Amino acid sequence: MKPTERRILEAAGKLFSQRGFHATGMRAIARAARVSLGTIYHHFKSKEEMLLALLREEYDKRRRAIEALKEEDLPVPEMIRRTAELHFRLLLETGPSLRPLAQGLRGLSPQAKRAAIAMREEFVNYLASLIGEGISRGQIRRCDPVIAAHSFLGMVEAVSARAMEGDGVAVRIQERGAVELAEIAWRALAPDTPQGGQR
Amino acid sequence: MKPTERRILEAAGKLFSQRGFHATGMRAIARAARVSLGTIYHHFKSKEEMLLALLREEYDKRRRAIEALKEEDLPVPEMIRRTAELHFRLLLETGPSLRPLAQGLRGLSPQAKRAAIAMREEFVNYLASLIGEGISRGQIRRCDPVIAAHSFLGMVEAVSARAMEGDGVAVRIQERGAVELAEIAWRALAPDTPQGGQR
DNA sequence: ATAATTAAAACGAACGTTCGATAGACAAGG
DNA sequence: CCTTGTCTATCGAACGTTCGTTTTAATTAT
Repeated sequence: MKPTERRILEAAGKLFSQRGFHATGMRAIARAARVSLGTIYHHFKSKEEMLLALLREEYDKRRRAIEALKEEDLPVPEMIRRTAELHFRLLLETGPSLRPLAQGLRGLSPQAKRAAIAMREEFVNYLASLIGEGISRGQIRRCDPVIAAHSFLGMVEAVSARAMEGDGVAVRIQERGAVELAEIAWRALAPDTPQGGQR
Repeated sequence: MKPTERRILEAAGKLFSQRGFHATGMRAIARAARVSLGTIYHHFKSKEEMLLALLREEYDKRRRAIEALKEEDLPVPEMIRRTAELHFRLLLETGPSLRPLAQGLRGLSPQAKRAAIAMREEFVNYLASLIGEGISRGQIRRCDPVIAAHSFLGMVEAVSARAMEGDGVAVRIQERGAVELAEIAWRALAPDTPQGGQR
């Protein structure tokens, strides 16, 4: 990807996550990327295409990281913990986070919305299969894997969203968030008979 | 509140939650409420004021319900369970749910944004104080109450959001969501020494 | 040459909002 | 009973702005 495209995409991602997709204008993106309006349209077909490119990047980042995690062949509960930390840290690091991006879904063109939802679903289903796997191995308690996966993502994203406000509470959450979330996720999914036991 | 205002507010709430705040135009609201543009502005100062009125209504609804729950003087873990179910069911019932509304925050005027965030914070802090109370009574494990509260809301809202899609998965989540969420919340917050024990 | 970038103008559409006109309700004064 | 005035509700045209996008011509880099 060319440096100009990178700069444009980064500026767009930052603005989308700060102000929301619909509240961000192409002129603001151009200004932030220090590029003209024409240049943006030289590289991207539309504003929606930029959003989808950003979503794709973020999901790919997580998919790669989780698959690397899978290589380590950890027990499933530990995978859950690490995935919580991973998702949380990525949300904090990358300005253009998934959460504000996904918020802009409503009001998109039907096909763009479908594409964005499909990406999200793919991610959720991957987590759900991970959880289902853990259940059949007895490493996770019996529960609805899809609901558990949505709960998992929802809580991580809500906490990270709060951590991105500018106040003092946000700072504490940035420090404590990952470990607290991992703890919550672990306890919520741990089997009744503690074979992997506490911690 | 006059019937016309009710109709306008209901239409606005439904559209905001379906398409998002920024993607919903005043003309669409007028059309859905079967009134003219002028009538809307006769009753409401601005589009933002409508959003804030809706948010206030929804938060009030929850505050009243939770305070009624508090009257019963249940053990805190049971309160957590019930609150999860309550929030989840309210999100499903009311078209104009808090989640899509809160999504529209970005891009609002500074004062409107401040007001909306303050409402959300008040709700979160109430839950956090509930959790803190439970900790000091030994009914909830030691954890960060604010992070736990955000996690709690985030997961309920994420699951309910998925439950509002139109497909078959959504139907199952509508049926199972409340009990699964209550289970997750309870396990995530239960103390290590099971005095209230399982269930 | 070919591609990348620029500034600027323009497009139609949609945006949130304002405004003047109209209609009905209700009461007061004749 | 009729008028007159005042109030509120409702309408729909119109305002000015901004939107995403396209286009054009000129300039710079590869």
